[in-house]
Amino acid sequence: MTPHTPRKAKPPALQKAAPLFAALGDPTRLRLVAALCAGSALSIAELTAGAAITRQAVTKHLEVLDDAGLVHDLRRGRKRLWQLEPARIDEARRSLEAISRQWDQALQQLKAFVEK
Amino acid sequence: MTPHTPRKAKPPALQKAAPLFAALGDPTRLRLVAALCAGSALSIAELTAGAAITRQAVTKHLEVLDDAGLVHDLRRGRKRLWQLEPARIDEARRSLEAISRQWDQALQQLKAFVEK
DNA sequence: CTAACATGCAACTTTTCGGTTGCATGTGCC
DNA sequence: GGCACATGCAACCGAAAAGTTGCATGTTAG
Repeated sequence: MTPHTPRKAKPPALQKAAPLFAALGDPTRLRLVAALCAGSALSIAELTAGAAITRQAVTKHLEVLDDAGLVHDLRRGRKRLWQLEPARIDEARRSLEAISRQWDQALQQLKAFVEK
Repeated sequence: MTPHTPRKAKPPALQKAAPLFAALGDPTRLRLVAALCAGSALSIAELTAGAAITRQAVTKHLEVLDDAGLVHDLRRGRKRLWQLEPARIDEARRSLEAISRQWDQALQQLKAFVEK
């Protein structure tokens, strides 16, 4: 048995972060994010330039990022411009911070127990 | 070597973070990480308890996390115990911080330009 | 010794993913 | 109008991921 299982509320907000991390977990998409975090909104063609893949592939990646809420698009004439949604990046970062905090806290308690 | 890369340098360490995010980008694996960040090392059987998937599936996920450097195992008798590698979590978090910083900086510059 | 437990190993199935090709559509400009 | 540009849409493909089943192996406790 688990004699002292603190069956507290697990942070279920973490689960919500999975799609976020999944969206960031691809080198191409990470490159796109990096390009967009320079500030200016970029067209699909611009984002494709220099990449080793097709424009359509880039479009798909952008839509994945969009579904994760990490970017959003705005139509402008015949162009479709994309830009970052930095709040979402922060959200992912905070999830990792939560994990770190919980870990540190667990260590502290363990240490306190040992020293007793 | 990197002889004082002046400009044009892509965000260097960012690409390295992709496998990290990919490993975190799965609800099952995120659940495992959450369970492990409570501090104590857990066996495969313990980590499987309550999950809707097989022990073998859990093993595979743990190995994915291991490959990403997020966890490590230690054999102890007939058990194989897993625990978190918090430094790696921090690494991912710092990557997101770098993005945020770069974005904020871009905004600052844009603002300065407008106000000129 | 042996039975129960914890895990390893391998083959196999089913989706999902990353990417492509080919063609259609909308827009800007001369 | 007409052409070049920017993108959309859809079918298709191969590889990898996620998960399963079945069985073998090492370990611990009676």
